[in-house]
Parts: sequence; C-alpha cells; structure tokens
Amino acid sequence: MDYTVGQVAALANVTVRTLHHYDEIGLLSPSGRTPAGYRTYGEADLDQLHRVLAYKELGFPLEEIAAIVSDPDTDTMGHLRKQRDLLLSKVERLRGMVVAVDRELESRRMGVTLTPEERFEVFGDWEPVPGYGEEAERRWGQTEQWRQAQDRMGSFDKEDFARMQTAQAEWVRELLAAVDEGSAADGERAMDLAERHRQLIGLLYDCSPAQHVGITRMYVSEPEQLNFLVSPDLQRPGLGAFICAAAQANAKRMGE
Amino acid sequence: MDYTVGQVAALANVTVRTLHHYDEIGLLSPSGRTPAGYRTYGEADLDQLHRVLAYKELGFPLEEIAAIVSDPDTDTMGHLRKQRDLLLSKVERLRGMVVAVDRELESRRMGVTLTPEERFEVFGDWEPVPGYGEEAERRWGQTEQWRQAQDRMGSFDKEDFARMQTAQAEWVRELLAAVDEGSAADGERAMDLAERHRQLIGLLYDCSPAQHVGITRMYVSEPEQLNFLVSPDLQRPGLGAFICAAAQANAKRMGE
DNA sequence: GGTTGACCCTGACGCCGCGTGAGGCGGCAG
DNA sequence: CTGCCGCCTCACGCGGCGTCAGGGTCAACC
Repeated sequence: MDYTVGQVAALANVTVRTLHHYDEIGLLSPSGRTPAGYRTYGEADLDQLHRVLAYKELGFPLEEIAAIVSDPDTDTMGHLRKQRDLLLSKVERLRGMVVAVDRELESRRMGVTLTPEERFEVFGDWEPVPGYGEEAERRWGQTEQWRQAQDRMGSFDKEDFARMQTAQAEWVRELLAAVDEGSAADGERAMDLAERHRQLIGLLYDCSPAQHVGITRMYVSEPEQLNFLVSPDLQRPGLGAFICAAAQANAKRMGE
Repeated sequence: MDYTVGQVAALANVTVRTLHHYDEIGLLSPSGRTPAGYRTYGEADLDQLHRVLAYKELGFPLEEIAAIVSDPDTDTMGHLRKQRDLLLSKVERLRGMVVAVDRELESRRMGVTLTPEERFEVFGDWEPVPGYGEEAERRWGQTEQWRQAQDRMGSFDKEDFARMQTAQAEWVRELLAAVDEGSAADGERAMDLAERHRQLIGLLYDCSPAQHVGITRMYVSEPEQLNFLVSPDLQRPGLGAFICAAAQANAKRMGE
C-alpha cells in the first residue's frame, strides 16, 4: 500500500514541496520510486513522517530532527529538556512583548484622545507611584501588571506605602546626582541604580531585566512617561536615555 | 554630537551589520557622512533607532516598522492590536509545545525506566480518565494541565464523574462505529467526533484545537497511549491515525 | 615619515524552511 | 488523440541579518 507525494501531503497536512524538501535534505526519503521516477511512500515512511512532524511541532530545527529520528542513541532526553527551557524563555519573552504592546497601545490611546490641556492636567498632577490613580487605571487597567500591582498593593499598609515612596524619592535623588556628576550610563553606579529601579517596580509586579529594558525604552521614545517617575521640574535632558542605557547595561550584567 | 556606526551599535546593543542593513533597506539612514564615507548618526537618528528597536521588540517585520516610523498617519493602533493578538496566539502555541515536550519527556522517561513487565502492568491497568491515578501522577504531575485537571476535578461530585465516564464511553462507541463503517477521517462525522473528544478533554484542562492535534498525534507515534483512551481489546488498527487525522481536520475547520 | 592596529567601507554569499514559479514528462478519461 | 491533472527537477526568492573578503581611514606611537 504505497502513496504518492500528493496523497502523503494531503494525509499529513503538509505541502508537496515540504516533502520534496525533506527528501532533498535527507530528512525523509521515500522508500521507493516508480519506473517513471515518482516517489512512493510506504507505511514506515508515514510513521517516520509522523515522528518528524511531532518534533517539528516541538520547534526542533530539521537538522536535529534528522539526527533524532535516524539515530536512536542520541541524547533525546537532553534535547527535550533543552528545548523545554528554550520554549519557556520564548514564552517569557512573548509575554513581555504583549505587555509592551499593551503599554504602547494605552499610551497611544491617551495621546490621541486627550487635548493638550487635559494632557497637561494629567501630567501636571504628579503621582509618586505610577499606576496609582483613576487616570492610570484607564491606561493600564487591562494589563496583567496592573492586576498584579492591585493584588500586592492590597496587602500594603500605610507604612509600607510610606516606605515605598521614601525609597523611590531617595532613588530619584541618587539618580539625578549620578547624572549631574557625569556617571557613565553603562557604569557600575548607573547599573546599580537601574537594578534598584527594577526592584522598586518589582514591589508592584514581576519585571525581568529584559522587560525592564522595554519599559525604560519608553522613557526615550515617549519622554512624557518620565513624568510619572521624576517630577518634570527635576528632570534633566537625556535623563530617559540615561535610564534606558543603564537598564540595558544592567540587563546584560544580570544575564551573564 | 555625532556618532559612528560602532558607537551607535554599542549604545543600542545591536551589531554594526544591523545598522548597515537598516541603511540598505532605508529603514534608518544616518543623517550624514564624513568625507571618507563614514556614516554619522545624530541624536535624531538615535531617537529613530530607539523607536525602530521598540517596534522590533514587539515583533513587527522591518517593512512595517519603516511604514510606521516614517508615516505618522498609519493605523498604528490597528497594527498594535493585530500584533497583540498575534503574540497571544504565539504564546498559546508555545505553551502547547511546552506541554507536548513534557509529555514526550515523561513518556521517554517511563519507556527507559520500566521493564516490559512493569510496562504491561501499567498499561494493562485500564483507566477511564487519563491522569486519574498514582501512575498518571508520576507521569503528568509536573505539567500545568495536571494542575488544572486537579482543580477542576476537585469541584466534581460523584455524579459529575459518572456523567463524564458515560460521555466518554458513548464517544468511544460512536468512534468505533464510525471507523468500522468506513467514515472518512476528514469528513464531518469524524470532525464532530474529534471536537467532542476535545471538549471531553476540555472538562479537565484547556485544550485548543491546535493542542488537540498535538495530543492526538501522540496516539500515532506512541500507540500505547491509546490504551488510556480506548480499552486495548476494543482497538482497531489505524485507530490512532484516524483520530489524529480527524483532529487535524477539525482544527482546520475551527481555525476558519 | 612609516607602521601598527582599530575602525570604517562596499559587495557578496550563506542560513532556514520552505513558496513559487518554469519547463517538461507520465497516467488516465473521454 | 487530446486534455488535464499530477508528478518530476531545477532554480530563484524571502527576512534579517552573520560572516567573510578585500580594501580605505584614523589616531597613535616609534
């Protein structure tokens, strides 16, 4: 009971070209050919194809799949474990990206819907904790971070709040001092400040170093965002870029 | 205050080649050149690059980024929303893959550690609900699905259990009837059966049509798995392939 | 002034997993 | 015999760069 490429393609829900490709690279060669040169796939080939597709679905590159399905002695378990970690990190990255899109989306929405006066009104009303207010809720209410922050703030008491605000004010002071004294944005002092910033955020919601970079990048592309962090009259030109660069350097340091 | 490629690359944490590429495709051309032909990037260029990288981090293709950053009138919100959905579906896919890896990993582990006798003992002990027993816990206990299933079963009463087992038995009967009567694996009858199977699984844990395909594929590559679903003495040759094909057809139908 | 070494340039090919033709043969129904 | 569908083998293309190759430039040191 042999099959042609077209039949196999239909069965396995792949294209004929894909089967040709697998033949070319030696990943799955049909067990035979007709006198006219037509590929003929047998049941065993279908089985092999099934395994190939299974591994492909797991995200393995074709070369590794070839090694796995052809050689039963390969370290399949190791492969799988590595692949699992890879997948998890991908998921984390994607989640970070979703959050980034949410932020971008919400900030765009506000940028469009608010008149300059309203904008001033909003930004003029300096808030020590970003995301703590009605306006903020309209902006971030949809995101997971918001929900996390709500949860964690729910278990804060007044003293916790005061401590947090003090810590943030202290951080801002030291940040400005570092900038004014000409610290390098990728130096240890800046990295330490970035890490402290990340941990302040971490009091409200989970924030990996990579996500932290994404957030700080917003301080560059949308400098108004910075107003939530540092009172406008205290800001310096290039402050957003400094924070962002520091966060990048810190993320790199943390990653190693 | 101008920068060379190398400096910009270091600042933005990208390679020189990347900047060359962006110049080539017109995504980000430096604002000037030295007499010797060196690219010189100004502050505005850095700003632009920041925006480009932000969108890149969001997963946009470079061509779209070029359109977005150059033309302020593009439907950025629409782009972002679409991108968000795309990201979420990617996350779902990856999560499904992680689960698939977990299953593969656990089954491999078992395949290695169990003697044939033990294997028989395990598989001979037919269980109506996969994941309901001590052996199953050792196999699947690490996965999110298992935790979800535990949660949902916790809120089941005896009648719920009975209903579920009845529903599953009924489904198996109809499946075998369909196979014996020669129904097409990608026909409506088979697809309906696949969908019912997916929904039965859905009683225990979330299972998208795509994940469902992944699960059923296991019935082909590891036929022993089928024993958890259909009592061995009732099985037909090709039954796993039939279910898998039906699940594929159903997933395609659901996706449209 | 010459040399060194770090940086810059352009151009071109390579990678992965196929999509998408082009140009031509095989098989089967009418 | 004619059509049409399906099969074959090239062979180029994409996206987002990595990675040479072969050469020019710049600053510093001898």
